[in-house]
Amino acid sequence: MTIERMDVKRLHVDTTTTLIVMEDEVDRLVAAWRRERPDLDVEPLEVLSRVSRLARHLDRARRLAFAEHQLEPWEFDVLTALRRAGTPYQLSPGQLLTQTLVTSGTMTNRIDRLAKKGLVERLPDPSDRRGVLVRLTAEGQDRADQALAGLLDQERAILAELSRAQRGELAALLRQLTAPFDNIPG
Amino acid sequence: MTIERMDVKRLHVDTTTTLIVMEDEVDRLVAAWRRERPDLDVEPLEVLSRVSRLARHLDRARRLAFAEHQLEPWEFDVLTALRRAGTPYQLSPGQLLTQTLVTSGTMTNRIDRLAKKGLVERLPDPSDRRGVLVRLTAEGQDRADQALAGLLDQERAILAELSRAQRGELAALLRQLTAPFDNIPG
DNA sequence: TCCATTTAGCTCGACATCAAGAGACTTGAT
DNA sequence: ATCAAGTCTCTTGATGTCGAGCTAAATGGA
Repeated sequence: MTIERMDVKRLHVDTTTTLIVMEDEVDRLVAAWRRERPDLDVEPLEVLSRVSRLARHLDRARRLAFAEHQLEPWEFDVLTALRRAGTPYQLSPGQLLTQTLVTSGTMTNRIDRLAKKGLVERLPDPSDRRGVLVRLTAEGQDRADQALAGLLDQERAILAELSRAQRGELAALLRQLTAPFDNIPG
Repeated sequence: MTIERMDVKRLHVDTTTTLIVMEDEVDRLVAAWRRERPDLDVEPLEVLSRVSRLARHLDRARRLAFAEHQLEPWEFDVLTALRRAGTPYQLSPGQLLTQTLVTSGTMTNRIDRLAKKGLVERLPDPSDRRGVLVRLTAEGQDRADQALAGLLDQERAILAELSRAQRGELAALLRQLTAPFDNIPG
């Protein structure tokens, strides 16, 4: 089989250099739009559709990685938020809301289920009798630490496609796009 | 207010050049992990957490853009899949499944609701009496076209942070990461 | 001190999704 | 012709999320 029979894309860098790269679904998506809507400039899709699709693939991959540690992605999110908080590994439900971007009803449900599994425990907040503190148990911390290590291994494998320099470049470009969202609260 | 008081990050490119860039949430996330787990190499998060977070921001932004055309994101997905198919803008529910990556129960529900809104119609498949064809109505096509134009405007604004060359670079780097998922079916 | 306002976390009903499986029809082998 | 296996769509039941509203407690001004 020659490379001609694969899904490839030829990038004409200059008159003598042609880079042959693998096509992806977004190349096909963009090609379809250019055929159906030649009047529109669909260039933005080249970047942002790839971001969305890659995120979907990552979600699936992460779900698999976490499954090896009997954790759902949402469980990982909550446990690691507590883990990152540092000793004594406790946050209020309200702080967990803002970190995980879910609503309060959802967080109550999540804490209930994590407490039932013995990964977190609810404590009364000594300084505010309305309040509750959610604390990571020893087992919760172990599970979070193990799942994080597994996740990083998997992500390293995905990123092996790129050189160290390319990863740095990619991170910097993405930071330019995310910074406005993160700093000017949307 | 000086730049010192903002959330910034200093990248020491060489001994005489220091690039000052805006920090984002991932910088803070990575810093927290390095503090709590100095034993781990968390470099992969610099790229992949940014991808996931940016995708989340994009989802929210898209939801807003579509709302101006009274469309939900899922409605846009289905309508544009039909729109990209070209004349006569019809696909089977099965084809729609594979394009939108939802289950058949979900797709039945979506087609029901779109049909009730008059944006698509169900037709019997003339070549297979088990089958159904879903066809875009004239109004469905208009709404899809308008929503796409709105989406592209919004995405262009987000990408204005980058130069044309940077956008090309970013697209190429992302393609390298997505191609394995898209070509070696996961 | 009193009372209105704000804040914290929880409850509950509505809703979209998924997974499993049923029913209708087609395909291909004998 | 017949029948088993495969395909296509829809139905059903369980689950997780959201969002509105509730109660209890803290806050702050008159």
